[in-house]
Amino acid sequence: MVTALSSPRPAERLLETVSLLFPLHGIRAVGIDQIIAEAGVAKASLYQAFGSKEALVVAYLERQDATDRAVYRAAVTGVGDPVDRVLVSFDLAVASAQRRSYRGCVFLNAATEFPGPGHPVGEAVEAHRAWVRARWAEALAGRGAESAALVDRVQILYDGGIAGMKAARSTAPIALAREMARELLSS
Amino acid sequence: MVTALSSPRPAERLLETVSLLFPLHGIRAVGIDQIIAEAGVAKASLYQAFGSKEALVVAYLERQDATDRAVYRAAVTGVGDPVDRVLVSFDLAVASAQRRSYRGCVFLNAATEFPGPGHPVGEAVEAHRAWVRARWAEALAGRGAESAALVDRVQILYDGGIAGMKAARSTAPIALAREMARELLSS
DNA sequence: TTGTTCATAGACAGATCTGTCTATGAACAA
DNA sequence: TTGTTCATAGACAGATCTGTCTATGAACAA
Repeated sequence: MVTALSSPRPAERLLETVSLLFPLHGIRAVGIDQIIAEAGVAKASLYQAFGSKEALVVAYLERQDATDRAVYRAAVTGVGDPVDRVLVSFDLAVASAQRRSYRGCVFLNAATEFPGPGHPVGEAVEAHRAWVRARWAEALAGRGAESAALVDRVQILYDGGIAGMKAARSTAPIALAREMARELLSS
Repeated sequence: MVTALSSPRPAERLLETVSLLFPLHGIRAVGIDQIIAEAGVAKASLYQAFGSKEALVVAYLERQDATDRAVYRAAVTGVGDPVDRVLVSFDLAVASAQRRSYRGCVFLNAATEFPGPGHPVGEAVEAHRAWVRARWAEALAGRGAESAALVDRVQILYDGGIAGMKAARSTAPIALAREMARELLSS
């Protein structure tokens, strides 16, 4: 058992478990039997709750998406400055990476293992990225015509910071990306 | 058969084949039987040449690394301006992405599927990234003390452009990253 | 022509993977 | 107490995966 699980409900225990196992080993590298053993859940409960491993993967991404949104909402509350609101995303990426031992972006990782356009995994990835961009666009709406271009640039920095963090197993790249975003938006 | 293979040698045919299949479907998603069928090679030849699937994966990364180095060397020949020499990397990323239908960075993808520090796949990834950084450092050596920091920033932009290209299945992000790198280095 | 080297086709073994099903028990409401 | 719901343990089926091995043939040098 990697860690103590908080929920008594099998579905939630499974989602907590794969949130640890998938980033650590890769999605396809982790079998059903390992998942249920670590979660302490019967195999029938997994198939009762999700129906298939692929559906479990999609649920895992949707749960991550929901968590990210809630965490962002909480973190951004009371932050009035538009630039700071954007930079919150970078700060949250640092915290999240440390929790998951620098395994990069959960969504891009899933897209790597389940490529192919139209795939439900790809759609979950797209939904998350669209939401992130929408938050930045919201924060930067005051820049008028310039704001869309700024969102594009912030995304380059954000994605680059996370990719570098993964490769280097260090928070330095995301910290640098944050600084570059700050400079970009302060000008 | 995805495409006509040029080499008659089994090892080379296998490497050409997985260079197409791995980015397209993911490494773990492609089985040995599919590889040898597409390559038109006997299974014994695969194990004779590489010994295991994992060794084939490492050889695939090393071949990609060698190809990238040769292509970069050729592309940079005669380019005198330091900034342009750095930007060549971005231009090559565009071309390479189009060939592989926007599947992102071969090395980061492999690191996603074979995580874990010390793993031979991870070492191949690290070697490639170090080489790329060394080329940029070389080009920017004239900036003196500033050059190391510039390399770090270029890497953020480069990684971000490639990640965005993969997610959006478009060259727009890498083109934007190139422009941001140009602005960074022109200041 | 003969012998050697290289590659092939594909059977086979053994492990592992996903998903189903059965029998059983725990929790709990009425 | 009784009946229902939910979950468990784990056998099982069938597919698939990696890796080995055997028998065979093609290419080619001497």
